Parts: sequence; structure tokens; C-alpha cells
Amino acid sequence: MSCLTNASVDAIAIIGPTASGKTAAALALAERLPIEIVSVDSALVFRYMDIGTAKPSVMEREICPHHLIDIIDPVDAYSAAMFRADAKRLIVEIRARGRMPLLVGGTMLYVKALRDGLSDLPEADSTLRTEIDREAAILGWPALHQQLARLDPDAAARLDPGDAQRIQRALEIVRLTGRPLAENYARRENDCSPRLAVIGLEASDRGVLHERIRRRFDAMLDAGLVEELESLRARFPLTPGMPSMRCVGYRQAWEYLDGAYDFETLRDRGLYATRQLAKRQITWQRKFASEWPELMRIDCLTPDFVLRVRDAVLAVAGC
RNA sequence: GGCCAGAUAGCUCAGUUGGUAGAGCAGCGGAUUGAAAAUCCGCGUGUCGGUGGUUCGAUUCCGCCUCUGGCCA
Repeated sequence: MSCLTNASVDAIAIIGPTASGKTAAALALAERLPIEIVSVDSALVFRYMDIGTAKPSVMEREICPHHLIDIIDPVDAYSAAMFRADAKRLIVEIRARGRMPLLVGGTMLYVKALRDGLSDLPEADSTLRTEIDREAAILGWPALHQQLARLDPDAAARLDPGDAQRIQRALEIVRLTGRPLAENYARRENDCSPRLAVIGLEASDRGVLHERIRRRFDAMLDAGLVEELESLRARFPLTPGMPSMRCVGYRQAWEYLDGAYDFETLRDRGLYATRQLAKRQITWQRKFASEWPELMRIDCLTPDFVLRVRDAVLAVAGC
């Protein structure tokens, strides 16, 4: 345990696309190092969503402490800013216990927010968002884009008229603060970020990753993904627009349960959505690879990748 | 065996009154500041089933062949 005092970093992160084997690698590490796992995953935060999120099992979670899993109900929302605050707090707490925080996950915006910080922006305002949604339903998003162009031409110029989510957020910030986006962005939060060693798992062969995704999604369907969603719908007042119900697999299962298409289509669309998620994660990682000198890239398709992750972690942990 | 309808991008299809073709989905690339497993942007050369014929020119019209549906025997 004393080796951790030599560590040149505050925490170690293992990131990678869906189905790249992050969990397996992390659990293998838990056998060799006094670690606690901090999940970096926008879907694992939801309680009762176990099958479709490939949540680590209870047994797996007994191998070492896990954090930021099962922390909110599916009707609630989490955010990158909440993650940053939670993760920073946990890193300090875990280090105080003499253990190494191991961040594990594939929500790359969260990784970026933790490493590089966020600007000092107002948080989401559900009342205002409902109001903006109502205006959009009547006028359409291009009209709201024009409205943004009057309030904040620079912000509007940087956003596509079809990007509803970001137009809404921009309007929210501008209306709430009365100041343009750029001015808000310029005000960084004045807290410091943890020093991270980042291990990026990469699949050297996209086709092999797709095959793993296929097997994984089929296993989720076999394990009762649709039934899990049925019981969630019976238990909570869920709507398809909620962040939890936009998660890969759940969104498609929702449409299947509503009779929008048959089971075979649910399978196809679930697979498409998972591959597209993996692609976006890979795009983030390519960007990280070019911008972050500390990023260590490891091919997750070699038989010994778990060992190579372990060696890399032991090295930065100062052991 | 006969008749009819199809055969065009990885898939489902549109189209060309004859001047070598385009949508959706998939896939690929990119963006990404409190919803991020979200949201958005960009990328379309494909023996137009094969082969003869008509034509300046055929994926388009005609013949034959192959395959796939359907109907009749």
C-alpha cells in the first residue's frame, strides 16, 4: 500500500468503447492493488437498469468498492458537472483511505470534464427547458436558432439550426445570465482538476469489436432486457424523453413495447445504436490521443491485454 | 412445363418519355462545457442480373438466358 505514496497521479483512469473489456481489466487490477473503482458511465448511475447497461454484478462489486453506480432513479437526471464534483470528492476520500481511485468507463464527456474542467455555468433549469420545449413545439427549432442569433450571434453561428439540444442549452444560459455564451465559457471554475494517468483501450479491428457488441446485445435480450424495461415502466412514471430512457437498448425496447416494430427490428436497431455509440467513443479517444500526452493506448483485442493494463497501472502507481 | 411480376449501393426501394442514377437505413469520418448510451454535421462509381439486337448512344426498347416471388398445370 505504501507504493501509492510514490504515485505521481491522483487517480488512474481506464477508458474505452463499449464492449472493450474495461470491467474485466479493472477487476483483474483489484486483485493486485488496493483500489476502489469510480464508474465513469452516464448509464450505470441509474438504479434498476442492470441488464441493458451491462452493470457489474453484485459479486463483481464485492471484489472491491464501486462508486457512482446506482445513485439515482430512472426518472432523475445526472450530468457531467455532477460527475466532476462527485468524482473529485471520491478521489480525495479514497486517497485518504490509502487506496488508489481507478476511474473506469466510457462516458468520454465525463472524462474530459474531470480532466480539463468546466466553465462556471448555470445548471440545468427544468422549468426553463420545459418552456423552451413548448416554444420549439410551436415555432420549430430553426426559429429558436434565429432567436438565439438575435440574443447571441456568436453562439448561434457556432450551432447548427438542427441541433435542438445545444440550442436549448445556449438559450437557457443566455436567458439565465443575460450574457453571451462566450462570456460564460470564459469564466472557468476556479477549482483544480485531479492529475490522471489515462489508459485508453482501443480495438485494433472494428469488425471484431462489432462482433463482440453483437454477442453482448443478444445476451442482454436473452437475459430479459425487455422484461426489465416493462417492470421499470410499471414502477416509475417514465417518458421516452428522459435521459434514462434514451440509453442504448432501452430506447429501442421502449419502441418495441409500444408496438413500433417487431423483435427482430429491436435487435437490429439496438445493435446499430450500440455500434454508433462505440464509434463516437472512438472519435473522442482519437482526440484524446492527440491532445493528452499522458494517454497510454492499449489494444483490447490481444489475449494479454489485461496483463498489459495491469503492468501499466502498476508502473504509474509507483509499485 | 405455361403465364405474370421482379432483378438498380451492404439492405429496402425510387428513377431515367434512350444521353451511364438517388433516397432512407446501415457503414465511415468529424463535432462535443450541467440530458452525452445524448445531440448534431459531413461522406454515395454502383459490371443498374447475364448476353445478343435496334440505336450515334441502352441501365432504360426488343429477343434469349439465369435467378427470385406469385398464379396456372
